This record gives sequence, C-alpha cells and structure tokens, in this order.
Amino acid sequence: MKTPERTETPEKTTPVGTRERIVRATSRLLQRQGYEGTGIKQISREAEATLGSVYHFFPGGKQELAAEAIRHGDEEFAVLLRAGLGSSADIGEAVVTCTGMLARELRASDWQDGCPISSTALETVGRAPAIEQAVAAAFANWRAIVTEHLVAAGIGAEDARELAGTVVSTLEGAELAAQIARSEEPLLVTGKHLARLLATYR
Amino acid sequence: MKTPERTETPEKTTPVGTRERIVRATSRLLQRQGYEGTGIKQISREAEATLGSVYHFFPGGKQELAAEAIRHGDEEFAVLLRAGLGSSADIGEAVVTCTGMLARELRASDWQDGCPISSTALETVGRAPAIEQAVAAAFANWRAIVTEHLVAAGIGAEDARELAGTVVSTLEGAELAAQIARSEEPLLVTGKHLARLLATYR
DNA sequence: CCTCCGCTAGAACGAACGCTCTATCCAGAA
DNA sequence: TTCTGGATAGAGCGTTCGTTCTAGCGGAGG
Repeated sequence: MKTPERTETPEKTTPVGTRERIVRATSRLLQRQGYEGTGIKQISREAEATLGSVYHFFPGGKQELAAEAIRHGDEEFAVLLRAGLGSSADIGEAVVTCTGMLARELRASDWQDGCPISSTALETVGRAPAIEQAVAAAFANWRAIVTEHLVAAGIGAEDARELAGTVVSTLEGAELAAQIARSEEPLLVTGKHLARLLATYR
Repeated sequence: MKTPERTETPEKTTPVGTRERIVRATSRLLQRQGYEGTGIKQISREAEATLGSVYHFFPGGKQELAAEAIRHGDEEFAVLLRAGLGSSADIGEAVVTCTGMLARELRASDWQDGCPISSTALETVGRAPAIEQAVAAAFANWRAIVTEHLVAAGIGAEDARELAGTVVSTLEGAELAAQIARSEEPLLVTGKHLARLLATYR
C-alpha cells in the first residue's frame, strides 16, 4: 500500500502515518532545541519510528528532514495568523488578538514553544541551502497573509507590503523576548504598539 | 604575573590576552553557529589557544564560557545602541540611525553576524540556567539604555519603559528577517515604522 | 502458492563531542 | 640557584553524532 491513511475519509481521529509522525516530532524538537541540538536518533525515538524509517522517507538525511519540518511549522503558524487576523474587522484589534494567542500558547508550553522555525533559521544561516529556502518561503508566506488583511482593511498596497514585513518580524522578536523574560508582557505590549502604528495609516 | 596585559597603558594595539581571545572567538562563533553547533575544540582552534587554556580559564566548561561570551555580546550591542541613539536629538531619527548601522554591519558580514546572542538564547531556553540568566541581563541592559533615551526625548516614564521593550525586540526580529532575506530592507523599513510609532508619543 | 516491494528494524562505522588528566613551560620570589 | 604556581599543551576517556547497510516483515498481484 502506498499510503494507508489519509486517502479515505479524513474524519474521526485519523491514525497518523509514520512519515507524518516523523515530521511532527522533528518540528517540535527543532522548535525547542534547534537544528544542531536535535539528533536523528532522538527524532526517531520521539516519533516512535525507527532509524530505518526516517532514512527511508528522508533519504536526504537531517537537512531534508529539517526542511520538511520547517514547512510544517510554516503552515502551523500560518493557521494561527489567519485565525487571529480574521477575528475582527478592525485590523488593530486583530493584531492584538494574534499576540494574545501567541502569548497564551507560549505560557501553556512553559515558555518552550516559541516560533517554530526561528531557532533553526538562525543557526543555519548561510550553511544549509535547503533549510534556508524553506525558511525564506515561510516568511514570505506569512508576509503575504498579513499583507492581504492589511489591504482588506483599507491600507494602500505599498504601505501594506512594508507593514506586513514589520508585523511579522516584530511578532518574531516579541516572541523571543517573551520566552526570555518568561512573561506574556512583551507580546501583549507589542500587540498594543503594532495596533497604534497601524492606526496611523488610514 | 596575574594578567600581563591591560593593567598598564591601554593605548596602542593592546596585545590581547588568551582569556580575551577565547571569549571573543566564542562570542563570534556562538553568533554564527549557535550553542550546540559550536565545539570547544573549534573555539580553542579559532582563538589560537589550547584546550588546556580554555578549561583553565573556564573550569565551568562550555556553559560558563558561553555565559561569558553572551556578556561580551551584550556590551558589544550596547555600544552600538548608545552610539546610534545618541546620534540625534530627534529620537525617531536616532532609531533610524540604529537600524541603518545594524543593516550596514549585517551586509558587511555577508548576512552572517546578526544579533550576537539570539541564536544561543533560543536554543538554550529552559535548559542552561547560567546562559539564560546572562541573556536576560543583556535584554534588560538594552531596554534600560533605550528607556533612558526615550525619557530624555520627553516620553513619559511608563510609556518609555513599554516602548523600550518593543524597540529592542523589534530590532531583534528585524535583524532575523534581514538575515533570512539577505537584504537591508527589513531593518530599514522597521526603523521607519518605529520612528513613526514614537512620533505618536509627545 | 510464491514473488515482489514498501516499510520496519537496528547493528555497525568513523568522526566529533565535552571533558579529564598529566606533563611541561617559565617569570618572579626566596 | 631552587622553588612555586599560573598558564600552556595535547593525548585520551566514554559517549553520541549522522549515516550506511543488511535483514526481516507483511499485504497485494500473479
């Protein structure tokens, strides 16, 4: 059988295939420990898969696996972003909602689960092309989502493009600060300031 | 002799002591490769010191060495921050100057040398107390510097405190975005937006 | 029935890891 | 001169790293 699950009814608690389990485990471990701090054997253990399975699905080794995990984290964060930004007609309020959601999730994980890709992104700058490309695509994806909502809120196209970049990178920075301070405050305050900045446009 | 250099005339090109060379090399390597990605032997090689010397000066091992390197990076970034923020009476212009300086240095290092501590900070969250503490102290130091300049620019104490946190974390996020995009734009645009935000206070 | 093959399983490889340990060097005190 | 102790030097410890490789499993097609 090619892929025993997922082809039929995606309802109920779908039994997760081995490949999917490996990607999810890798994503969470990279988020918490970074690229160099995460071993393939730890991943296979955590995913309840064997080393053979890991290299079967990802013959490109650790780098290919990490790139796939980055794409997983990309979509994960995009879902949160869309949910938060779609929560209110007022774009300022919507951004505040986003920071609130991030803060809540961060606290719930005991300040462990920050941005799913920033740690890996930072330590592979200029030395792991496949990963760098996945990271750049994730940022571009997030910027596009934010841009869309800003334009919908009546902000001009060029202003929206620039602001979207700032919003995304500011969320990254605030999440880092919140992790370090073990406090929701940096995220919440940043949300307030972003809303204030957006209010000066239109 | 206790410390052969630095006790006398700090003029001319001071011959750098072994301990100092080790700290500098560690700081640069941590900045570029993160904590787990940097080996003690690589540090000793890069610092032109031997393994024996490293453990002589840092009996606490890798963690103690990293904490010291974080403190080095702390002061390094603080110097840039003070220079940038002191460059203009207009606090908005001063922030723009900061982002410009960061952008120039980042480009000059071929997008390698971002924030000297963020990579290490992210991968040691909740698992290396000595490092976490040094990181938290660095952020507090930077916030204090920014707060001071904001207050001097006529912004109320509480607003200044909150804004300082946002300014610092936003610079972090923008630097990350600039490294990933291999472009000065995220930093420069963020500078513009920060100035605009600050202009809404007084 | 047997064959095929996607997938699972884990032993084994050389290299690198952080760290310990002993030995040596050498400027200044006695 | 001998002694002393900070500093240098690097071999070697046990462990873990990423990766390779061969062997076995079990359902589908002939």
